[in-house]
Amino acid sequence: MRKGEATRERILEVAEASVLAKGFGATSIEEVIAEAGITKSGFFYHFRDKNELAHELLRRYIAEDHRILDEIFGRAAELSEDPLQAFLIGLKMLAELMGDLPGGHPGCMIASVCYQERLFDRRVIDLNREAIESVNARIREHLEAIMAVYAPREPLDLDVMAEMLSCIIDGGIIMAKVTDDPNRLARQILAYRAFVKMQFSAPALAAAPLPRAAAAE
Amino acid sequence: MRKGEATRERILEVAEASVLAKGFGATSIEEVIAEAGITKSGFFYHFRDKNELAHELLRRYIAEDHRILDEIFGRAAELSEDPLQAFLIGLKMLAELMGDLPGGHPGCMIASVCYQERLFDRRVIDLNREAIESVNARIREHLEAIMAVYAPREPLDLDVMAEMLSCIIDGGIIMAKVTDDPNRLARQILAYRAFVKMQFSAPALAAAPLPRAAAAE
DNA sequence: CCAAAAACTGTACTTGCGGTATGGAAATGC
DNA sequence: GCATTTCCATACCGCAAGTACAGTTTTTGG
Repeated sequence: MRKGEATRERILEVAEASVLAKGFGATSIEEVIAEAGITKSGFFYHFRDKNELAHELLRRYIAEDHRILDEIFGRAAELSEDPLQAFLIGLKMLAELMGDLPGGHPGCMIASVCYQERLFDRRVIDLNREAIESVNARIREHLEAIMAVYAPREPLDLDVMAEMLSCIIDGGIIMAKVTDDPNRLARQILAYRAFVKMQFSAPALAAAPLPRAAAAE
Repeated sequence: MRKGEATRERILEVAEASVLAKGFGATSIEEVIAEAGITKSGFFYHFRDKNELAHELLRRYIAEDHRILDEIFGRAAELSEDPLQAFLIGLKMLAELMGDLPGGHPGCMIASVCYQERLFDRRVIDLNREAIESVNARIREHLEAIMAVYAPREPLDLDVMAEMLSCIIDGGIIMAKVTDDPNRLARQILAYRAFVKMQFSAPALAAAPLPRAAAAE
């Protein structure tokens, strides 16, 4: 029960690296078990088939993703009570985290699944959609909090602005991987940060920050 | 010579669809030839091995990509002599094009290759890097032309800003595919457009457009 | 301490893929 | 019209992936 959990985790770790580097279809069980130090039957004890491996791989990745976002924006919220400042601080920490990953970001499992959708059953692709929507919703909450305090320079669709961060991250990961330059991901996140900052920096014509939140304090 | 070119094209078309839907590793030659209506020897006449197929697939995709960019921004340049307006027009046309694709964008081959890099030889991954850099360079040229006329609201790294479009497109494709909503890609491009527009719209404090280009006319 | 369940291993089998060898038909140049 | 190039068919091989199943060791609750 205890040891089983450990080997299961090892399998998932090895499989994740392989999937992100070669794709799910080209990830052979043979290779995974060799690297994990077990036999083929050991693998099939933990996972009914390859599809279940995919599902668990994705579940695991999403959970870790949410954990990281929680931690970063949680800490950012501690550092500033202003929602805009907190969000900007969070983005900066996120950029640093992504840029400092040894060897660069290994890849986004959501993107990997997306580019091999025909390999998976509906459960997996549904999970993938839910995952990306929940991340978007989470970012949207931050933007809503900002909007409650700051007026945007231009009319702003919060959904689009929230999705944009996901797009920047997924696109930035690709950019960083292809050019073998982890810093490109980090600076793309900072570019998004600059966009947010510019949107909510008080314009000369309609300078009106802190309408109700400041009034409440 | 004539017919060979046609079947070769058919093979590439079928293979491209399969690669973008299932990944390269899971794309079997057997399946490709079945759908293309030829036999295995027919395939191996046109391509030495699977790796050569990958290379041609990527080459083809990149060429088409550049053709589309040329056409769009070429037409945009005809519609306005102002580099900023032309770029904004081009982005709008690009967004429309992407949103109107029947069934949505099938996927970016560059991203697909990126997420299966260990499957390909150096020629393919080098080609991939060159492709993304050349697109970035092309966008950068537009931004440089804009910078020759307009002053940015905030200090601006042209490389980052150029890369951002690539990231938005690749990320937007993923977003659109996962959520099965082609419009999301289009509106992300429009969001990037809004960012560019905001960056170069004359701020109240330092309103100084058209330094030399306007003076020349 | 000891049953029982959990956590594996060994082996054998089926299937299908990537790739090859060889031969033949069809188009093309001259 | 004929040789040459282009193009594709049949048949086959080696190999590994995925699966099934029976057996064995390890862990653990009571």
